[in-house]
Amino acid sequence: MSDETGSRLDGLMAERRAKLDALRAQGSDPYPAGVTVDASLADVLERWRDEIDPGEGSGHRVAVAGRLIARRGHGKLVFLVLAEADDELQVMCQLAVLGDDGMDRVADLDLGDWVAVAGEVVRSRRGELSVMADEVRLIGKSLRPMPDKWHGLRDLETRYRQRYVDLAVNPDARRVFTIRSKAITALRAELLERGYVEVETPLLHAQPGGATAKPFVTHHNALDIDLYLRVAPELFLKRLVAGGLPRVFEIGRVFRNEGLSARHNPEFTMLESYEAYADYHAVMALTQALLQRAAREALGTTTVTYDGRKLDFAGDWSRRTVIDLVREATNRPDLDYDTPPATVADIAAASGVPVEDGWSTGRIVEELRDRLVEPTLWEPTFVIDYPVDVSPLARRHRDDPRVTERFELIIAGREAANAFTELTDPDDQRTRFEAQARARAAGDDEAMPVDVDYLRAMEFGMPPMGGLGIGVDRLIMLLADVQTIRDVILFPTLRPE
RNA sequence: GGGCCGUUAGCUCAACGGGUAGAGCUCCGGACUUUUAAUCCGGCGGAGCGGGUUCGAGUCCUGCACGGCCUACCA
Repeated sequence: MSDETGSRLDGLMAERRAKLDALRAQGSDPYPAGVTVDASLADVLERWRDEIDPGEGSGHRVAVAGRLIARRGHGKLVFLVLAEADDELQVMCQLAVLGDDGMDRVADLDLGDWVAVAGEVVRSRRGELSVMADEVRLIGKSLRPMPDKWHGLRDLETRYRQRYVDLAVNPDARRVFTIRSKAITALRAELLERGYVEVETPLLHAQPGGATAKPFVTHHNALDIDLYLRVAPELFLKRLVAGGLPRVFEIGRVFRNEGLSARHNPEFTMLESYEAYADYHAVMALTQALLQRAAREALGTTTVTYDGRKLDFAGDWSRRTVIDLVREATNRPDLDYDTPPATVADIAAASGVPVEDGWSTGRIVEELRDRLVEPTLWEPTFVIDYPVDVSPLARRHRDDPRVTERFELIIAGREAANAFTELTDPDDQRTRFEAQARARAAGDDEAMPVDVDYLRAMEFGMPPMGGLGIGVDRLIMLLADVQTIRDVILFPTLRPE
């Protein structure tokens, strides 16, 4: 990390600052309040893409602006390149047009400066669409040297800390965040078209809930109470369904006070949706439609390459029960939820999966699923019917009380969505809350406390409903083919400099 | 949290068994009216921070800071 004391940097910045001071001394404002442009660079590139012969002019004058990213001087003719996101437009500056003063001002421009240009749209002899400038104006002086355009910026720490530089010089950074924007727009559009209402529920919770995770704690001064940054919007969204909104969703930030890694950022974006009368089969159909649309609209295809391997979102995704997958992975077709925990622990040991004393059969089966099954599933797969003991908010399966009507969508060996037929029975919910509360009292700071208001909402009556949660950042990782969550979050959490 | 690795010029990267640290791009000066990584000539500039060993440390030891990877918890 540069400590910014190098004499080279000081010198480079001093040169730029001297130009800034000289401009001010001449009464010219290097940071004007606004500038009139009549076209984006993309507009010009598109409008004249197939017109104007090399060496000819269009007769049309445009006013454009952008960041100066390249300069090629030829004495009495200087080529500039302006950039605006992914669009680049060449500007030609001729002594015969701009005069000595104008050429001097062009010479004083530095790479990174924001520049407004007006002039005729022309095509150079070599065929490059250009603006033959008759007016060049500095509209935002850059005082720091940009990384050179050819090598870009690779240092990861600088890319994350100084995302403004990363975005300015690395096309791939812009690509990822464009995909992100399009994918989220697609998810939202699909839900809205299906009649879902987008809502916003509290980020500040009086008690954590909706997921088993360690929360961030903060304090409200006027109320003099601790508040928790939400670990999930789930319980509030389900209150809304209880209140009579049949289809709701929220796309928003959640916060979990846990480790950082290539797949974990303390704040991340979650999509949650709830639909009255639906069960988890309906939610599977929704999930598939959402992801297929996100891929299509963000990438233009449902076939992507992830980590060098082909991944296809198209078609209907297979559905496999947890117990079947675990039976296959352990080669123990006799395994069932009635198998004694000690026996299941032996099976786990035989597969090299460590388990802890006191774990139930369901808990061990879940561990086996996580260790043995999940990493092997590459194409999108709905893994369904999770043990009830690892699913405190999911409804029991209508045909088997030992499991829940829950699914996780696994893609590329990782969880992409988690959903279930929601638990709507207040008595069952109270029992499960109490189990969580006991775990919490026993020292499990990820377990949820009893949420009496949520229970009250349930007691007023809830329709059957299907709920869905999608980790948006991880979805974007899949679509954009990046291996770390820091690459899909503009400003990932880092230790302060 | 644990283990391993990294930090050299504005950017991207080198070199060496401990002996005056190199290159490309950027930048500065000069030439050039059709370039597009323009070209040509000349030039400036550097070891994350702090200790120690040594005649001498970017190189060895050590503390700190930040980052990366693996691992643990998790989505």
